Amino acid sequence: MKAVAKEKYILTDTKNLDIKKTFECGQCFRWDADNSGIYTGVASGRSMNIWVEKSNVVCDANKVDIPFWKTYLDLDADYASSTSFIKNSDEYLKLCASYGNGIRILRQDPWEALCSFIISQCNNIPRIKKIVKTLCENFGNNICDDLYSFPDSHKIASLSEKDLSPLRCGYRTEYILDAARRIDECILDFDELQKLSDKEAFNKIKEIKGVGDKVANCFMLYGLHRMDRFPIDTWMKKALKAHFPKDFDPTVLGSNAGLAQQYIFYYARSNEK
DNA sequence: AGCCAGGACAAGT
DNA sequence: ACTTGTCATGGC
Repeated sequence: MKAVAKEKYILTDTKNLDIKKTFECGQCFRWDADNSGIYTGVASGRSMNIWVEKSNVVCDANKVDIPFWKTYLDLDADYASSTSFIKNSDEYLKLCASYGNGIRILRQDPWEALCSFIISQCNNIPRIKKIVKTLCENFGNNICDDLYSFPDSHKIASLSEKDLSPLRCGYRTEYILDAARRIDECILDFDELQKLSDKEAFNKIKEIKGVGDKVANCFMLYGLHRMDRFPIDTWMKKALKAHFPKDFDPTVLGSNAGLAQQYIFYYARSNEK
């Protein structure tokens, strides 16, 4: 049972926004729907319910937070032209892009994205969500009802492996702590990363213990909104092997690579079990 | 029950 | 430069 909105706001510029696909395509781990399709989520210490009503996307966020959520949902970006570019580049991509139309690459909090994708390695999505939820409930701040913020890096950096044992996230624990410590000690700084070239940023990020190519790319795409990144996981490997030439180079997709990757991942996971 | 999950890493070819 | 074993845990 969710506390339903006292006040609701109709979001504008949502022509290419499908909230179900956006929240369930695998890019984020903190949005859940109730049985009527109302999604509840938390980002950067704020929460809202969001749903579809008469072809409008409606939410009950605090009024002052509406600009934040519009940015979070990436509503200012032109997805029509990106999607059209992707569809025109390859037959299989056309299929994936049609299927995934409405997905937006969220502008997530960098630390949350980094930490979440460290947890994601060699793990399944239901368990990733469970671990992230436990992390927030144990170490985040209560926002309202049973909703908690994602604990900041300073908070995590103050903890020990033993403190994190309730997460049951195994060998990933020390990776989370190393990432938190690097942020907290300013060895790694998100603003500085954004000033670096792709290659420089990529290598800097991989200095974190337990962060390899895949997690680094996920963090760059979902946490830093570097839209040309193209993370390759087990699903992407299968899809690439089955539908692309061996020497396929995602850089031909330019700044559309990240979105294309998300379309492929979502299609493959939904249809190519 | 057993395989596998949005991997990383060291060690061995 | 590729292949393999190992890591911790639980979803299906």
